[in-house]
Amino acid sequence: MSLAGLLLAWYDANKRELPWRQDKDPYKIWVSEVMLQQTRVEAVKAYFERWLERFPTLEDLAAAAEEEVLHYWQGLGYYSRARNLLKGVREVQAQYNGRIPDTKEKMKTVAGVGDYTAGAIVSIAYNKTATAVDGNVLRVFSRLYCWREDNALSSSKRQITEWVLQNMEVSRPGDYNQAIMDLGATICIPAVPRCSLCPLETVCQARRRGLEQVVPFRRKKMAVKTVRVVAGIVQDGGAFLLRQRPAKGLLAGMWEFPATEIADTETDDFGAYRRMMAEKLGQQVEREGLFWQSRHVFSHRQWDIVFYRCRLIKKGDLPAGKNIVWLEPSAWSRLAFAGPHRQVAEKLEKELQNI
DNA sequence: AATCCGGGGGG
DNA sequence: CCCCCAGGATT
Repeated sequence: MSLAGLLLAWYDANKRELPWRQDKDPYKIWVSEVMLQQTRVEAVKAYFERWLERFPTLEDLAAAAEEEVLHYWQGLGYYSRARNLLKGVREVQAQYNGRIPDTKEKMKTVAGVGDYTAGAIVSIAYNKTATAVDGNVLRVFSRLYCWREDNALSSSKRQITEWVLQNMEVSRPGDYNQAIMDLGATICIPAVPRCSLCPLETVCQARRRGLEQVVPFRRKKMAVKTVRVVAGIVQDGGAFLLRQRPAKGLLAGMWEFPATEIADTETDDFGAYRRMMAEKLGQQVEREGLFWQSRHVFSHRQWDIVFYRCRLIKKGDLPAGKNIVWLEPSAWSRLAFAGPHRQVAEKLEKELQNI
């Protein structure tokens, strides 16, 4: 039997039941594919269900405000995905009258849709012969062909895409693509693959050579920079001071308690914070006590963050613009909080309810 | 080609 | 703890 035959027979018996596999609505496929970018299936499920309750159709999403869209994405990470999805959906609404294109070439021109996502959408929703090469597919095929070069290289991706296409079952392109992903997620996993359960064990060249734990070749990991951050919880009556992060960069556009990065060598962390509050935000604050501290790890950076509860000595005028506001907890629900600030906001809300 | 962009859970 | 995940945009 052909590679695709073995694969699809396995898939038919073992495919995962997932919320976005209930039908082939291209809008739902699109949403799921964007959520799944660099994000595990288990983490996506609940977000996907909530999303579809609020934005059941492409038209509903296209009409939504970005702020609300971000709120429904809060906690999933890579927030540009949400912004680009909204942008892309609006493009399709405007340029294609709300009908999602059925060719990979057209889909790739839409915001937030790259080679992988375009291929996944048209193969799954429209049964078009198109490759969708993600991390799973790279791993599975680099093992099948015992490819000994770094999969991060564009040359590796080009070669593997060619193999994926050569072996494609053209009668079921969507299932073929998803079958490889399911195999990669459950059997052909990164460190120690479960080869004895694999339908492709007999045709896998890495397995034949005993190299299934060596392939794919792993690239060196990047250094993670540690940054100290001080944040303050400043209250005036029932309102707390909140600030929106810049529109570009880390956690773009997300809300947080006013915070500042401080040097490793700084011994008086609150002193640095007090100065920042006075100079940049025009507020005089004093430390009341430690509220919370935590370590937040990003892919390329690490925050060691301390939240101090502050007393407002003298309330000043806030800098012009809408990026910093006094806001009561009842109005927080529509905001998207940045990383660890979300946990602190939830703790504060809980604390206030108990009083 | 290299870097940036989050968060979470598997192993 | 380490790894890396149904990647895309930007430079």
